[in-house]
Amino acid sequence: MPYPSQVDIETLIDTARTLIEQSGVEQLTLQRLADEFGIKAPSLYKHVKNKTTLLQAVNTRTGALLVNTIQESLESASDDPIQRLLTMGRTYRDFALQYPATYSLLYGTLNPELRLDPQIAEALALPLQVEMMAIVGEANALAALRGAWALIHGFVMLELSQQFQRGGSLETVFEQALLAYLRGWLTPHAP
Amino acid sequence: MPYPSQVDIETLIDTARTLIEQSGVEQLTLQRLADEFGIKAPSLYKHVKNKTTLLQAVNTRTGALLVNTIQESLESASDDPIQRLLTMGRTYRDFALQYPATYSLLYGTLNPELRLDPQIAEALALPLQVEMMAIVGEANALAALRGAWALIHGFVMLELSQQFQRGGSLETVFEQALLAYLRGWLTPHAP
DNA sequence: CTTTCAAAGCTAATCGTATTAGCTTTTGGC
DNA sequence: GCCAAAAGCTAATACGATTAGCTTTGAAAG
Repeated sequence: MPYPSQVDIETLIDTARTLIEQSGVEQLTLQRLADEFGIKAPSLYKHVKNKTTLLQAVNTRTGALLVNTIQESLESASDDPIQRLLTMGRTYRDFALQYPATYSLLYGTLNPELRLDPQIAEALALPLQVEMMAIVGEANALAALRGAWALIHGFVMLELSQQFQRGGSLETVFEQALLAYLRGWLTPHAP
Repeated sequence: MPYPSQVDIETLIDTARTLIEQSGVEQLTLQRLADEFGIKAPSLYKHVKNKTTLLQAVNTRTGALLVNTIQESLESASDDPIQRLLTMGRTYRDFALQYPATYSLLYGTLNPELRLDPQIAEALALPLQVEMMAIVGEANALAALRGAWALIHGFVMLELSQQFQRGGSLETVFEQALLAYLRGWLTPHAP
């Protein structure tokens, strides 16, 4: 191997994530990123194709982290599907609140280039789907899953963009809403 | 009045919205916008402070449009609060699907500068709140409202960013989910 | 030990975009 | 006809992404 690399690709992505969380995506410039490694901006091109693929990688990393975090949270959770779903919801929300900038980068843009890797999306949906199946049955699982994801994601996005102006414990509201949603699927309804 | 203006501020904002819908926000450049009016980019600064305030104005316009659209849809709606809520949800979703780029600009960024004018947010929440009050009562109205908004907004954002990979009628799923959510609030539950 | 060569850096340059400064043109009201 | 201010324009600056082409380093081959 020639010339000892100052840059490890994993570290590069993590550093990018950190910078994004510190000052927002708009503030992430290749110059600033390069500074963190004591190199010049153009040298970064030896490690990534361009800024877009870097952000893609950041999204993949964030998604993988989220999947792991949720899986871990389930290990210590009860057996009750509803409790497990609540746990996932709480963990999801906590994650988004902990990494607001990278979380919203995950879904905030319509740019197809930044779209979350379908495989990660799949892995994200899976545990949710398992419990949904147990709660509402196979026929409704996909629909119920999508709605739950929408509720959770939407809540978190509105919370992050400070759209819940009128105060109150958002944590409580979040659980109330999620529980109401699940209750709704358990209540008799037309097919 | 001096020098016949080529630019009317309302038209400017609408043109910006159109360009954003046509090619995405990233593609909206002051140069391209100026071209639409047959003037040079720097001349735009006679009409707007900078690009950020322009985008702010775009958001305000989009928000106002959304509020109007929802209000109009309610005029021909039934008296049943649940039906009215469903109508609002459908209208909201249709609006977002019709103006995907500007809709996601509304909430897609964490940038406080682009945050939706609280007054518009208020006007948006009001009709939803009225029906919620009728459905779940005053004590729960705020929580139920927030959850409904989260569900609707989240669904639309996931749909726009193509996260619902597995097909099926999203329109149906959307209504199922919203109905389930409302049903949940109507079902007995702990305070 | 020397040579070789590819990876990883660097500098210089290009291009696109936002924004500012300062000049010019137009025209309603005098 | 004159003039002030609005609306345009050109030129210039700054910054960020990206490319081209040169240089350095160090492991491995001889």
